[in-house]
Amino acid sequence: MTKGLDTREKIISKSAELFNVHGYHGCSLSDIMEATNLKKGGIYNHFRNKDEIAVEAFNYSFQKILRQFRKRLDYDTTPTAKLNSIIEVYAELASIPGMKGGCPIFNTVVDASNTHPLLKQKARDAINSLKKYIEIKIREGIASGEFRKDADRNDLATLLIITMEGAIIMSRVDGQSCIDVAVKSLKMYLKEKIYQP
Amino acid sequence: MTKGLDTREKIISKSAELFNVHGYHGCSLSDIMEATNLKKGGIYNHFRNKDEIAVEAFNYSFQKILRQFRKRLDYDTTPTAKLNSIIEVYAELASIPGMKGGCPIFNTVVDASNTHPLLKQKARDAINSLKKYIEIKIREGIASGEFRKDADRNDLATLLIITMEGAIIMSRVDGQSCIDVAVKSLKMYLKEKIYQP
DNA sequence: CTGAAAAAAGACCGATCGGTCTTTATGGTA
DNA sequence: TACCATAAAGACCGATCGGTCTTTTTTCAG
Repeated sequence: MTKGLDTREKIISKSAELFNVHGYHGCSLSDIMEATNLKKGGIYNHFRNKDEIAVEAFNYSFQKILRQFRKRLDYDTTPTAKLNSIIEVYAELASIPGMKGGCPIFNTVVDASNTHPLLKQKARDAINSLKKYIEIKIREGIASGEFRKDADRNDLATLLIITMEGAIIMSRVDGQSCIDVAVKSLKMYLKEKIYQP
Repeated sequence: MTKGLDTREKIISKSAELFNVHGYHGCSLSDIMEATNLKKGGIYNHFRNKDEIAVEAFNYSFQKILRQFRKRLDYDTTPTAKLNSIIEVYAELASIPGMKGGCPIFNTVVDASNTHPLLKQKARDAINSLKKYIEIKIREGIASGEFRKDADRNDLATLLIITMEGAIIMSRVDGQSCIDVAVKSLKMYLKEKIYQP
């Protein structure tokens, strides 16, 4: 009875990888058919159209990212450790299985924000969720006294996201070193601007 | 006698816009035909195939970006002013005519780095050129005594690029504010880490 | 004004696109 | 074991894709 759901899951996960590497327009149904070892009938038995697959694939990827963050931050006991973990999970994003091609969120922004309103909204929501998630950790650090009272949650969360995302994209053509620069810079920023002296 | 070149130029500039907004795979020859008011014969009289158009369009966009930097930095007399201008030109990139869709360099990385080796190499070269360009300005600042001797050229140039590029992409779904955050953060970084105390 | 070369048009091509529909295979249940 | 719902296959569709080739138009030099 779980057979159908397994197939559906396989289609989503494989498609998520394909979309992340080749983009929405650069990935055809034939590609998905090949990756899943299914024929068209097997795929359209579970989805109405390619758009629906893309949306589900995006949800899947985003949840996977969130899971990565949560998994790591569960082991952290202090806001300081949590912020550090956020940076490190980000730095390793492209290395985790099925995330080849970088961060699906920003990839989707570039790939679909002018051609696919629904995916654009999804990407916007994902970014804002992630930002909120980070902002909460900052708030906790302020509340606990670990972080300065004047730390700007919005600025820091934004800066963290754009720096890491920019680095991840650049790393696609320029290697790991730019990610290291991003990590180093952000950690210094935390030390000098956020952590209580 | 310049007629043919004008047409060629028009095809390139219009295609550059289209590719930057919709991506390589998201922009068809029909789109280019419509944007240029030409039929297929008129276009293929100047180019062998779509790839060739894409490469020329990328070159065109990149030169346009470089021109923006040079134009602005020509008015600056000090390395300090030049670094500031680099940040500001970057911040206004998406607002200049024909640059809708953000920075063509990073867009190309996301759009084509896994499907189009030649464009990937072009994007890599562009990033490294831009980085070298920034590094030279830093070197001049160090030489003139305006910047600290221990300023790391590679780190700063990389950080500037990834921060601004990340912000430009995020601004596509989240508005101008993230660019403001990037600018503010980078200027503070310069003040505290680069400029001679 | 004419003729040749350059430029653009437009008909045409096979392949592939996303998507539909009918048929077959499968797997759990009564 | 027979049945039925679900799942998957695979034939089929019109549209569009990138690209070719022939024809017409435009341009400019002699």
